[in-house]
Amino acid sequence: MECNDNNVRCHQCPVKDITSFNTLTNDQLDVIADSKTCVVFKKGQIIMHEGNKPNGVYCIQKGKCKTHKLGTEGKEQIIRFAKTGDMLGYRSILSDEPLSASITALEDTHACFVPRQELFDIIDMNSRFSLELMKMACHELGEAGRIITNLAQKTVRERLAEVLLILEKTFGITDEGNLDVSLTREEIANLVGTATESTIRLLSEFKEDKLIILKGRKIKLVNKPKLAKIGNVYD
Amino acid sequence: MECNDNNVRCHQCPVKDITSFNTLTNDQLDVIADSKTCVVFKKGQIIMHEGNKPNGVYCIQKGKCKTHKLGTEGKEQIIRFAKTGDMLGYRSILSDEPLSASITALEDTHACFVPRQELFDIIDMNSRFSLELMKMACHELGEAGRIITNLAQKTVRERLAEVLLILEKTFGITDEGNLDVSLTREEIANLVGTATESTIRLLSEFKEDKLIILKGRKIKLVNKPKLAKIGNVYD
DNA sequence: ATCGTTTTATGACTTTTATCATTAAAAAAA
DNA sequence: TTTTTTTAATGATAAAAGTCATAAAACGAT
Repeated sequence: MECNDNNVRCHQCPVKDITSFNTLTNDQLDVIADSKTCVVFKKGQIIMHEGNKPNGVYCIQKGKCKTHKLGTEGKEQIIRFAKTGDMLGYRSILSDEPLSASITALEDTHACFVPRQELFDIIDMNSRFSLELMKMACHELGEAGRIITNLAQKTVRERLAEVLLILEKTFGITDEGNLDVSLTREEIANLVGTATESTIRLLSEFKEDKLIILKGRKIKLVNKPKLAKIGNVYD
Repeated sequence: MECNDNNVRCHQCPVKDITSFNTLTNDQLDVIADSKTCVVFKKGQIIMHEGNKPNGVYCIQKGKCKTHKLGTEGKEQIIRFAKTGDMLGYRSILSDEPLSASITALEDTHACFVPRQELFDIIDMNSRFSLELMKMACHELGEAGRIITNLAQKTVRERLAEVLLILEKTFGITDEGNLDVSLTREEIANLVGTATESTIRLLSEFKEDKLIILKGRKIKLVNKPKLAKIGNVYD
């Protein structure tokens, strides 16, 4: 869905400074500003679809998304999250491969679409920008290695405890102290890599043990050191 | 261990064409050739150590390596493999983070060390090279997503079947038709993400079902369509 | 080739996790 | 708000996978 934020030029964009675009010259920013399209995705809307070839990337102005992949029997696996300042679809664009996963808005999300060509034009001109993109991809690659090791070696209980801490780290907390992201139990299960019922049971246990407070989808972490211990998280 | 292959200039290197270095000009190749050091790692030798900050990357001339990460209780998780033409340690160099995993030679491996600075110098000069690096990282990121989904959703049996097919795809087969890589059952288990005993049991089952032939560490896949079916591999 | 060490194989048993079924509660839509 | 739909909770049971123990085989160094 188009939106009328297009009059905001990129060099005025409050998000610019926390993205790779902060390495661009004014001229380069103008190239992006002239070619970008600002759009809004409603909560639940699919932004990019696994298997498709995107024509560019989205830069998130405000919002939260999940990147998820279909596994066997059509079950969804959540691979990672994206939030304000993150770039969507760059993996597919830069590797010249179809999208390896879909991206869905977890809440209403404002984003700027930057076409493929302009992105490559900047890469060609600005090695600092290229380096930032590499840094981003390589950082995520390291994260992926950690996730792989955890999935292979940790129990469901350990992984759930860790996921709760990661959610707080990624999205922060609301005024009331709850995780600032609303996920169903099924989504949490699809992130942890387990059955929904197992997630529900373990969350109830954590609640029983006074590690967390549950109010519907609102989750508050009240004993993070203990959660870290359960999840074997040392960092 | 140093070796005397240093007189081979990079532009004559037979491996060059299958690496990202194939985008370099002659001048740029000379920069690398002048700064590189050729080394040999013995089978079992650790090439890079998780947590360290490498001073450059290795380009594999000939050999096979595993990239592995320590999990909880000190158990090793094999994240990926590297072979002739692959670059080692680039993730850490490009993200400016410590090594997220160790790299160990699976057989005697010849490699050229390329210092960090020269690598960045080339990135600064040659956007095609930068793009190749991004492509490499982003491709691996897609692979990682697939691995994550498999670990989260497939059974050990499915994953083992898939791993056998991946090993053949990655390393090919010998004259006798065996997988051209020698791994212990424990290493296979550390790749699949399961206990060694489970791997041994399932391999015995696959052998019983005439899907594979086992002779010590030699493994021959004799019914790949069936293995693909068991592993839910469609590609 | 031989010896010592590591790896492989297999059985018995336990623990973890998934699945199925049902009810209660919470969200979303009318 | 009320209704409808979706999500969450929980018990019972089954299946998958891990652990421990022991014996046989393979591997590597001398």
